[in-house]
Amino acid sequence: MDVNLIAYIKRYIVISETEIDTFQSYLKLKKIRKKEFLLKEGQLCKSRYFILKGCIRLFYIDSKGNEQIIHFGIENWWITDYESLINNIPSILYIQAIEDTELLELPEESFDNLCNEVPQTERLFRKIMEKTYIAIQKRIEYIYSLKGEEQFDLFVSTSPDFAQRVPQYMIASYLGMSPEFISKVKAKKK
Amino acid sequence: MDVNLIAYIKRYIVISETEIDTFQSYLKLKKIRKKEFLLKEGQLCKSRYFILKGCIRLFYIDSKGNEQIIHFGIENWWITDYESLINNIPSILYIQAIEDTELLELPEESFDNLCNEVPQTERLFRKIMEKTYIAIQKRIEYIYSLKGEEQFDLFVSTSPDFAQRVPQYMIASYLGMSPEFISKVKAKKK
DNA sequence: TAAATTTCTTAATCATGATTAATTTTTTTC
DNA sequence: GAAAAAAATTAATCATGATTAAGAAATTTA
Repeated sequence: MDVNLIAYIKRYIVISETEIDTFQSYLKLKKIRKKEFLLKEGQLCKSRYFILKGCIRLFYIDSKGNEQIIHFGIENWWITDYESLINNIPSILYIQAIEDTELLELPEESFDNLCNEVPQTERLFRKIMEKTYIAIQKRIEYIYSLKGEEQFDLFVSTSPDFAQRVPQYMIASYLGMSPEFISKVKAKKK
Repeated sequence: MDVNLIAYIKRYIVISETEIDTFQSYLKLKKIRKKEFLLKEGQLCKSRYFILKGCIRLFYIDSKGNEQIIHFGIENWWITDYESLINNIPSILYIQAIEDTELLELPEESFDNLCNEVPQTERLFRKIMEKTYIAIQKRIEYIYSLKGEEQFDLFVSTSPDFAQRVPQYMIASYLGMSPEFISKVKAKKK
């Protein structure tokens, strides 16, 4: 298994070498090229994905036909559509590679087996979810407390490397702003 | 243990009567009156709470001194400040009763013991978190896709009973709007 | 039930940031 | 390296909803 994922797992739970092997046995390496999709609207999402390398966006098409980005995924993030995965309903989301991307795919059936064979898996994903929840709640705080310009500044100062990697219009979409507004904000700084 | 909680748990996991007793042994009934606090800014959050009866709000004070409501909690919801609880840092949040409220308190130390004694607890909370995550992600979708009036209409039509129970200015705060705007929207409907 | 407090409403003004449309710059593809 | 496509910029206009301020209504408390 990838060293990234092993290190990642060990930050959350205690796990033996044998159990790591079991974990590994359920993972499938998957490579997708820039602009390819992991999931499209209407499909059933059946896996969780761990990003080894690359960059992903998760978005939906809003009522005006615009792509609205919900969040990005980069190295060492799990990504999936929980609504489709958990409730077994067709997805309303698209999951697409922004760069050529390498992932480890954990199909939900495998996940269930893994949880039975390596029970700490439950704890691992419980803790990951808690951490993810903290992040998304913080995001809601920022949406309501900061004005557009401040949100953009925060994003750039928190993830300067990432702001470089992703087209500006996608950052605009993620932050719920128009690309024109981002341009205006940047122009003001000069 | 309260029948509400037993029914709730059984929706997520398989659990024996003995295990339910163990679960129960870690819970403390707690009653707080309207306007009392479960948590204040600066304190360490050390428990998870299951709401048996009543209504709770979780909010922070923003840079302008306004109370910004992050979310509400009602019957059959778990409520806590994950950031403080998980990272062991002082909270920036307030958790306050909107009505006289009955809760079951699960201190984090008890939670850890419970997870070891009844391992399905991990699964229970993993699943609760996944469900909660789906809800909060949907909320972000609505924030970005719907204009103020539509968000308010959706809130009222999705939880009409709840909209009755909570003062309008709190709903405004939760939706990130001014109370005056809610008044305007309501006036328009007549 | 009267007084006090809290909540809600109305209306005028103002700020933020969307929209539209045209142009420029950058990146990709052949 | 030229053509095509994608991304970013600029500026004018417009809409949404905040802010301010005052007053009315409802609820709570004494």
